[in-house]
Amino acid sequence: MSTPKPLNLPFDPIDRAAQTWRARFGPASAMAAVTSIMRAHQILLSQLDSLLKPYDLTFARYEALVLLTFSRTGALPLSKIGERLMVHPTSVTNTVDRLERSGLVRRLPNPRDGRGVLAEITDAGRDAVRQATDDLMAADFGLTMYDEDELRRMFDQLRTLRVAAGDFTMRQDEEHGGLL
Amino acid sequence: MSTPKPLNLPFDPIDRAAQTWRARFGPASAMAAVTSIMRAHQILLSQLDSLLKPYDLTFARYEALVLLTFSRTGALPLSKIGERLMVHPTSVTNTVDRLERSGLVRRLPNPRDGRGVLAEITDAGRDAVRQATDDLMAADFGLTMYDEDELRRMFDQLRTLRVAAGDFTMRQDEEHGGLL
DNA sequence: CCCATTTCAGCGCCACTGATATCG
DNA sequence: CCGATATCAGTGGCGCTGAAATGG
Repeated sequence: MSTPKPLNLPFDPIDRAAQTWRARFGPASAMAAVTSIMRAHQILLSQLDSLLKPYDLTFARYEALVLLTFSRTGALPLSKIGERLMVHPTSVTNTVDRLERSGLVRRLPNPRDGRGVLAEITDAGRDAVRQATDDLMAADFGLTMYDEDELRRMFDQLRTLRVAAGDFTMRQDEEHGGLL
Repeated sequence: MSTPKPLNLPFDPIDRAAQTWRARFGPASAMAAVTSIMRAHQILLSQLDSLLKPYDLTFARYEALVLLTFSRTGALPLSKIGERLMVHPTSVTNTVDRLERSGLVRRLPNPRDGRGVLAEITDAGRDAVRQATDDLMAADFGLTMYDEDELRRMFDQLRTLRVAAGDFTMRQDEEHGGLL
């Protein structure tokens, strides 16, 4: 199953709501856009999670594992993981708990900070990432219906939102897609 | 607080991940787009929920209430609510439970189907929708950084995904934004 | 009899709050 | 002593599954 349910309505429920909204409250484009993002999120998460289920991974856990493979030593402080993945400290603890239970990660004391803990990816973890990544790329992360240009535009467009939300401050050389 | 936390990183974490990804696995645009949608969802949901909190509403509950105000009689079968909002039957029950506890909705037996239940919006519910809608529109649903054209493009772009996921089948007159 | 509608119990996931132990 | 790191307990939201009651 790729999506939760192919509802197959004879009309677009968001478009219909937007039309009523417009007649009732006025401009509906923001409401339609927000609702679309919500639905897109749900569709994609559902597809990705079902692709990842065989590896006992969720998308959040997969992201954490990938981040670890990207580090030189295969280990990172939990605080760093939280910063990069933009998730709450308690959520990091929970994610690492789950990965550790699955044997994909192990906890180590941080040699450079007695308070800290490192999450280190295991061999099993590297295998899981490799296979899961193959599957995800084969499915184009659920975005097969878009070409490169459209994906880039989507990224650029949403970056405006992320900047406005204060996620980060734009540097000069990132202003038009960076290396993307 | 409009967003969970203004992290204010000196770099774009998604763009950075995409660069590493590209060097390691190849094309990263799908991964970057998916991650951006995930983050956009999180940002928007957080903003909307904090706008709605004063009314004891979440975005999901707000959507259900709005749907009821859009119906002629202010009442709809739970099954219809689930269909329009694209949510699971048990989630509808839960949403209506919560709205009923807050006095914004009441349950009625469906006169035209002994199995069915109607959710009917109360006067308090109509007040809550009115005020919450004012607040949401004043905040442009968290999308103040986009103009009308950009919002429309976003909607159109994401509709491609929703169609591909089988949410609905496109009609001729909806192919270029309908009444949006 | 099968099917639709709704509810309930239960589970997993995620976000968050508040409190705590530990260490810099 | 203050602040950072991580954990733990607990809450709420949401999305499901499986089972059941009721009625078309």
